[in-house]
Amino acid sequence: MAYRSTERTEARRVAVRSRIVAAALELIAEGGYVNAPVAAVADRAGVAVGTVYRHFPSKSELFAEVFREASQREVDAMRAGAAASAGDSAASRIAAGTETFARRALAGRRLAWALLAEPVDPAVEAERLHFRHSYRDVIAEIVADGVDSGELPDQDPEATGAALVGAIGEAMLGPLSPTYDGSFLSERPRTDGGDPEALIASLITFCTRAIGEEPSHVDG
Amino acid sequence: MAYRSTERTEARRVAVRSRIVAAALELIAEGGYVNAPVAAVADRAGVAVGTVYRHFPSKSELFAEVFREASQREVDAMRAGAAASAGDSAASRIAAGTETFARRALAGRRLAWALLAEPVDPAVEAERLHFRHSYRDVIAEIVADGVDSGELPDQDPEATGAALVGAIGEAMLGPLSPTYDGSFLSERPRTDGGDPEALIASLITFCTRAIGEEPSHVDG
DNA sequence: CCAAGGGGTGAATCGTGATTCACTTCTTTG
DNA sequence: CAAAGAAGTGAATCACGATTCACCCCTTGG
Repeated sequence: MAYRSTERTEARRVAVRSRIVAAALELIAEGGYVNAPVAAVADRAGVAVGTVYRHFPSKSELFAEVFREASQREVDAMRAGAAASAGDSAASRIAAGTETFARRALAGRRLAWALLAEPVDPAVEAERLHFRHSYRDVIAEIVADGVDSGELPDQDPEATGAALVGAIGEAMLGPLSPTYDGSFLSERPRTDGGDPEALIASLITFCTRAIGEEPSHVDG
Repeated sequence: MAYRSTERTEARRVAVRSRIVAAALELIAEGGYVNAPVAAVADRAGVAVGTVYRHFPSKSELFAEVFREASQREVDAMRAGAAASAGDSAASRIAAGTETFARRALAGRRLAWALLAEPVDPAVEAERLHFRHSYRDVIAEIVADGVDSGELPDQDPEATGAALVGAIGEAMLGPLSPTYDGSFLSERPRTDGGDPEALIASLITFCTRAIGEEPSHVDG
């Protein structure tokens, strides 16, 4: 024998791989899936197209991984947000999680939209579905606690969780959607929704009521 | 001059046009967007590919029209469902609309999924967004009534409407999604959700609570 | 230094459908 | 019937990206 991969080469390999993933994520965050053909990803990562294929069997696999990482980050953040209010009522934990989610989404709209709603190919869609379930579960767990402790009325926590995920996503869709009007993804300020604070407040009110708690503060 | 289009030819023209639209709708209802390349549509409609382009400037335009028609039908149905309980409380009107929507969706899953969530091209996505707004407005109107009459607590009807649209869509997504696992769109029975009646009941409970009304009956 | 294995490259190839268009067929009107 | 103006046809073309692969350049261990 004359060659065997060593620690150093392995490190380089890993580094290149993550450069590729990072490049893909950047491009998605900038302009969504359409903005990220393999050639562009390779370019951004500073490698040749072929190199991408040396690290990933297909574009789908690459993007599945990108989605997985990015979504996991969001789920973790939401869980952490909710956990920050650990001792509190289920309602405030849900509110905290929702708020975390919403703020992060608004801070990185393009990416949030890509993760939540942009049309993607089936393999990637599967990842998306998976993470929607994760969100649902984060919520369902809190709701289940609340029901057990008698704080919340009896209900199916999973159904409630799924519905809330949808509600939050849809409520954000307006503000998030890059004015999906068939034209390119423009950056122009939204004319609708308007105030993100009002939106978040409405959303929290909605979520609170939806789980069967009367919100303390009410928006108009 | 020697030729001018007459009533009869015009009628034929219209007939062909709607055959094409109908064919596209059928194909979508059977297997979604991917199942409907222009060639297949033409074939199903019994015309040549070129003919499709004589009636529509592009595939996008054709499918936008298809989506428009199909979605309008659904919105109308939902509105009608809600209107059936016209004199009743806002809560029961919302419940009626939700139930109508859900039952129709479950009856034509593929189509519902295509209309609600399947990845489509931008021009068609724009139509989808448009109709999501319509749904939202149907709900928002009822909520606004309820708020005005004092039946419902103060809230932003549009925000509530949007959130409910998302909630309903997401709750249905599991049952509707053709097991979007990267494989083809299989017909195999769903393993999750299970009982559609339970799902509908949960959904109605959720919607009722979300608008700030205590549901009369509760599911577990 | 050499041979053995990778890793990297990117132009060429492929696949998939949308779209075109030169030509044929049908209608209408003089 | 002839001319004029659609409407219909479908094979050929195009566009666009993903994917391949023959070839070059490192690194490793003897």
